[in-house]
This record gives sequence, structure tokens and C-alpha cells, in this order.
Amino acid sequence: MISNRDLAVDIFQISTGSTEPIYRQMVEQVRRQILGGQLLAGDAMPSVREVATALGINPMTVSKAYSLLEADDWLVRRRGMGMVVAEKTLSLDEASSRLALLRPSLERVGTEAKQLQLPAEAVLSCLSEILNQNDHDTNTQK
Amino acid sequence: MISNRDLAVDIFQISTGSTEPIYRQMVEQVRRQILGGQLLAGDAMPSVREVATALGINPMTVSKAYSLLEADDWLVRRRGMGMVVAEKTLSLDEASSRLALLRPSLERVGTEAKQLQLPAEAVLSCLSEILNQNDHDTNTQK
Amino acid sequence: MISNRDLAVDIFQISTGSTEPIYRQMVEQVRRQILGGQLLAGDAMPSVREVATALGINPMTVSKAYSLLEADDWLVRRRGMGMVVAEKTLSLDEASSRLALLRPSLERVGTEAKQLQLPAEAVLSCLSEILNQNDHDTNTQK
Amino acid sequence: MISNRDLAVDIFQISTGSTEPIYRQMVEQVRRQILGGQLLAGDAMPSVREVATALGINPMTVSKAYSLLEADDWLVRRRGMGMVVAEKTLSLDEASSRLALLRPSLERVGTEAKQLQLPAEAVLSCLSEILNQNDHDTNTQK
DNA sequence: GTGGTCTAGACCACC
DNA sequence: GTGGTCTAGACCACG
Repeated sequence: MISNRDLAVDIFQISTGSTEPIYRQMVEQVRRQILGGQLLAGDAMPSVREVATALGINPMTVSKAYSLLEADDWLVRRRGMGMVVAEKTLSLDEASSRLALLRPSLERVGTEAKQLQLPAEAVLSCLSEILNQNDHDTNTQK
Repeated sequence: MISNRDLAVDIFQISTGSTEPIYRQMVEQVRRQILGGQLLAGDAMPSVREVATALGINPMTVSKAYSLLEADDWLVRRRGMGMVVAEKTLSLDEASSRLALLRPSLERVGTEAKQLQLPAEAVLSCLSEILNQNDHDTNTQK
Repeated sequence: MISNRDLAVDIFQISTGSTEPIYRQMVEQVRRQILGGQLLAGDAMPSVREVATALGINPMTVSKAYSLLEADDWLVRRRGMGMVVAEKTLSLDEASSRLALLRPSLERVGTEAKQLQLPAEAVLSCLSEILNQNDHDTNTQK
Repeated sequence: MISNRDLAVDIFQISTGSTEPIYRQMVEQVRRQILGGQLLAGDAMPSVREVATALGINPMTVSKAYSLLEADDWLVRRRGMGMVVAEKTLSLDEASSRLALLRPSLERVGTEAKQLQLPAEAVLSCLSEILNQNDHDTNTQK
């Protein structure tokens, strides 16, 4: 069995050291997981308090992220029953569409690699390694 | 001939929309270009005013970035001659060392790709394309 | 001369007794005043702190309203220089379009009047009186 | 014949999307209908369960509204017979008195119309249309 | 139990 | 000076 606490930890990977605000990290992660299909329409999100205690952050920070996601129709509020993943009209089944969402981060890597004068092969093999590691994690986790 | 204005544009790629503070973007970019060898010890940096007008940002922001770079011994202030790239004792000739600096960005791509459920091949080929494009730009630009 | 404090009081008419949250009242009022033409693209909004002290509410409440307005592209944030009315692509010059925005409130009046069994003439003459009073205020104020 | 389910739908016009709490919407609507004479002393109210299922809301919400109405002597609890409209000592036969209860909503329309820069005639004709539509509904319904 | 609102106060980033 | 973020804690509305 998976507790709600684990659910919160599973959904959110927060890095407090980043300049990216916590609430924004949460918003982006939920968006991507909805688009990626890990979070399906109707899935219940862990409650504000659960997430807050699991991640050791303030409930209002979580609430802010949830509110923004609700305002953009990614989540729906069920009165007194928490937040649920909304049914998005737009579907991004096509991997190519989802790839477009990754592009800004890839271009960031591109400029950084260029400035560091790194050969393309080195960068690609390093990324390949990271991606395979992720797959491995996912598989063993199942 | 290349004006200083062009130089400023060449060195700094600022995105005002990002949550990443402008001054930090500038600091990181100079650091990487020194490590990568685009900026060599003794090279003159464009003046605060030139950078500010070229990029349309506040001179104090540029000044802050320069001050931080000076405090970390990446730049040296030459009286009457503006800022100059310092001679760093530590060298990162090894590409592997410089690759380590790129690693955080690569891991960010990794987690985003995983959340978007994107296949590794698609991500790698897209990045490969971006890296080659950059090389091409550099070549034709020369 | 008009102080910024007066500006804040002029733009925002907050009723703390209402069930409508303060920040939402503010959002709606700014939206209507942009649509109505009282607030023009480029106009500077009073600062968060000014509004907060003028209305006697918490700065974060004002900030929340401003953030929501920014998220919906009604306001634009000028770094370090406060918020400014955005240039909306959509124009609602037509009074008929703006009337549509008033419709929910009118229908509320309709159901309430029906439940109170009030004759249409009485309701209309009362509203007419209120509207003329407003015009009068505006004229004498000029 | 009119079922109790229809009765519930007839008495209560609930908008779940509103910021106005559901129970308060219910309280206000019952009050207005008693003052307006649609609900007469001795009339039986539909049961909590009937209202809840008819409107698709939580029974506790209905119960809360009824309790508040009872506390304010608008309804009386008859053992085994549910809630019944009370005999109010105060009477608001005069339309002018009941009009006063509508005034807050009318003033809200006034401020919104002013902010939207709408001409009085347009607002009045739109409201007139709505009021006539209501009358028409009532007549044909009978 | 759920989320929402508001307050008070601290600290940061940017101009 | 500007707005932004986060925390801590109280209270409300709803189920």
C-alpha cells in the first residue's frame, strides 16, 4: 500500500536551493505529469496539509500552487473533498507536442554547452546516461 | 568591425521573462565562457553602460553582476580601462570537469523528460539538433 | 494634485462586510475599469504598499490581486517600477459587449425582485435613480 | 401535480460556482420568498433530503440553512412534519419596504455599470427585459 | 476532514 | 523605492 505521504513525495521533487520558487516548481511538475499521463483526469491530489508536512513546507505555499493550477484548469476543486485532476480539453498525446514543452530546457543546455565549449558527443552521452538511469529507476520501482 | 554593442549582445543572452535573476544569468554566462575559453585572460569586458544600453536593462544590474564576478576573481578592475578577464589559477582544461558544470541542467532535463514521459531517443535527437545548430552558427559567424 | 493615496481610494471600493473576498473584489474592479476605459494601457497602478495603507488591508492581499491580474494579462510587472496596465489585444469598445459583463448582476437582481414580488416599475425607477446619482457624482467630481 | 422534488427546484436557485456560500444563498432566497408572499405561513418546506438530492448538494448544507432560518424564526420545526413557514409578526406588506432589501444588489449594479462606463438607458432596458422575462415565466408556469 | 482568506512579519531581488 | 516568496497562525466555509 502507498500512503498519501508517499504520494506527495512521489509527485513533488522540490529543490529548496533553486532560485525557482517552490510553488512554481510544483505547478510545473503537476502540469508535466498531467501532460505525461502520470496524473489522469479524476485522480485525487494529496491534500494541502499532507503535501506540506511531507515536504516540510508551509501549507500556504502548497495552497498557492494548487490555486494557480485550478485557475489554469489543471485541477478542479471539489468542495470539502480536495483537489482532483481536471479533464483537459486539449490533449497532448503526441510526443512531439510534449517535446515542445521540453525545448526551453534543452536550449538552455545548448547555450551552456556552447559557452563551456563542450563537444556535442560528451553532452549527449552524459544526458543519455541520465535518461537511462531514470528508466531504470522507474522499472525497478514498479 | 565589431562594435562593443555587438560584443555585449554576443556575450550575454538575457531572458527577462525567466525567474532567474538577470544579474545571475550574467554571472553564470561569464563564468562559463571563461571556463570554456571564449573569454581569455586579459580580454576587456564591455563597459557597464554599453551592456546596459545594448540589452535594455538597468546599469545597476550590470554593475552588480560585474562586482560579483570581481569578488570571485573572475574579472579584475583596471583603473580607467574597465573590467578585464582575470588570470585564473585554477584551470578546467579537462572537458570532463567542465561537463560537471553542465550536469545540473542536464539532470533538470532528465526529470522533465521523465515527467513528460518522453522517450530518450526523442530527447537526445532534439538536443543533438540544437547543439549542431549552435556549432553551425559559430562557424558561419566566424 | 492627486496623491497616490487618493488614486488607490479612487480605483478600489472595498466592502469588507461582503462574502466576496477582498482580493477578488479588487480583481473585478480593475478588470471593469480597464474594459470601461478608466484605466488605460500604460497607466501605472498605485503600489502594493500604497493601496494596502490607503485601504487599511494587508499588503499581501493587494499583492495577491495584482498577481492574479498579471497572470491574466491585465497588468504587466515592470521590474522594480511597479505594475502597469497591459495592452490587451481584445478590445471591448462595444457597449453591448461590456453589457454582457454586467448581465450576471442584473440577473441576480431579477431573481431577487421576483422572489420579493416587486413590480418591475419600482425596481427600474430605483435603479434609474442610483445610476443618475452616479452620473451626478462623476460630473460634479470633474 | 407537483412533486416535492420540483418544489425544491422551484424554491432554490443555487449557483455552486459563486463565491456566495450555498447555505447563505438558500437562507436569503427563503427570506425573500416569505417576505414576497410566495411562501405563506404554514407552508411545508421540502425535506432536507429532498432538497439535497434535487439540487445535488450535501444534506448538511441544507440542514445548516434550515437551522439558521429556524434560529431567526423564519421557519418552525414541526415534530414529524419537517419544517414549516413561521408566522412572522413583522410584516413587510409595503413594496417600498421590500424594495429596501433589493437595494444592495441594485447599488452593486450601479457601481459595476459606472466602472464599465455603460449608459443608464442600456442598463435599464436590459434589466427591464430580464424582469419581463421573469413575469412571463411565472405566468406561463401557472 | 477539505481548501480559502487574511494578517503580521521577515527576507530577497531588482531598480 | 518596487514586487515576490515564505512562514506562522488564526478563522471561515463546506462535507
